[in-house]
Amino acid sequence: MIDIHLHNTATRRKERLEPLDPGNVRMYVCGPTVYDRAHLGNARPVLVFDVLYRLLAHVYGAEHVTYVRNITDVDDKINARAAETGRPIRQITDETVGWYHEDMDALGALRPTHEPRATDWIGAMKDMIVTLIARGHAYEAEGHVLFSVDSYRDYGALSGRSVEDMIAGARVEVAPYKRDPMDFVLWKPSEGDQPGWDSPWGYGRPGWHIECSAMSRELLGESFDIHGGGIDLAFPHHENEIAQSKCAHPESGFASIWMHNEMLQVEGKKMSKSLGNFFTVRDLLDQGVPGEVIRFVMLSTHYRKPMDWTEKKREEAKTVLDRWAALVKGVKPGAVPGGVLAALADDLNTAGAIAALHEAARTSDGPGLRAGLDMLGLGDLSGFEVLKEMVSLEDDRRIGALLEERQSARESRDFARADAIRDLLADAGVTIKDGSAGATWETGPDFDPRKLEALE
RNA sequence: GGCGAGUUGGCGGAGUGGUUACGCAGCGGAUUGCAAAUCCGUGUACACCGGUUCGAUUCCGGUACUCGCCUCCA
Repeated sequence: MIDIHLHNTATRRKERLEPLDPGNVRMYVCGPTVYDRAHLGNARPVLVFDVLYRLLAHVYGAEHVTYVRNITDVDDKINARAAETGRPIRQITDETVGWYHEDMDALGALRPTHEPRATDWIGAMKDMIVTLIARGHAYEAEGHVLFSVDSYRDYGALSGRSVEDMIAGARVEVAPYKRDPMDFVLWKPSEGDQPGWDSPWGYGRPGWHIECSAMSRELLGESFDIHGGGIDLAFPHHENEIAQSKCAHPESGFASIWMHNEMLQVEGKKMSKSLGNFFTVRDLLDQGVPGEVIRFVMLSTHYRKPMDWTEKKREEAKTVLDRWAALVKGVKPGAVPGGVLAALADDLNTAGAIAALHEAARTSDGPGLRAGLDMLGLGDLSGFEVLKEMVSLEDDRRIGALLEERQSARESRDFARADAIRDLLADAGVTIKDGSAGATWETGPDFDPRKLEALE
């Protein structure tokens, strides 16, 4: 069995993964808050941990890995969306969960073993809060329950910050009911249209951090192997999770290894609405960018480095995958190339794994390339043919007729006519490839059936 | 201000104490009526300044610059 080494944010070094129970390797990753379409940045942790999930399944056996990714369906952003649109919260969250699955499926991400929705686990959260109060780590104030940061000595260990630094850097106003500025909410009161549940502290709803502590315990136990998420979550979210879980279960280790992916940028800048470079996964897919291309670009950068999404990378990925698709067409997967596994086992070096795939392609190792692609979740690249399959029979006939006309023009050496037809097809988004067995064609993202129709 | 990441050839990007990464683009060639596609060939780079060393892009220290988190936004 190969050793997997992963970088642990908590210790800032690579550590050998030693599962608490090799018969059940357990991983928890923070999932989406469901109020809108997932943007490209949201896709990065999904893809990074999907590759890790595949690697764990490969090494330990699929039935020996449990992967939990939560869905946050109680949150003020959701409430705000409901207020804006006048739609019921449940309708919004259900719809968004559907979109999320649709988009992440398109990127080739496997569904986790469990995808708990926060609202299904309110009871577990309340139980944990009761425990924290009983142990003296939380207190009630004006309908709120707050975690007392002062009661947990190691607070700040994950992100390497001292509580003093945090207070100095904080620019938020402190709610008057907090005993200490750093204390965070475990439970807060609800009113009006806000979602709420009865509790020992009145009608209210849970804070964000407690949900991950409660659901990870319910589905994975008090101690498990890997906890993942974006680096932006390290503080305060994960710091708070650690405080809650370790204080509620003082004997537990909680997560052994903490993994964080770096952020995503677009053309060298942070993706933001104000810069006009904000877009969703769905936007890209609708533009005809295959999910495999998005995935390939994402995985070509190591997860602990900032990832820069650029048009150029997108085009380059398409070029490479087009070639690989031809190499693995109809090929059954063989053994995963050693270079691919070695790279992935070394802190999920996906860029190194891709380098090993290039090696397989260069040596025309189709089965190895195919298996390596599977390992990275890129499959057989058959998605690249979807565009062609979408061409109607009618359009197929039109293209075929034009190709025949061009062929006869070529045979009679009327090259002006032949080239004119090629140009017309190119304009409609159809590329001709001449081969020894005659001409073939393929469509690109700019395929436009209306232009084709106009040619008749 | 606090914390952290990074800086490799035109671009992307792996890796290493001393030997060609690789990919894309480009260039040359084959092929083609011309293209496209394909195939062959072609690339000595590792921010700066010190230190360790027989020797550093690769280890150590510092400098500069870039980026991110700390704040509703992943």
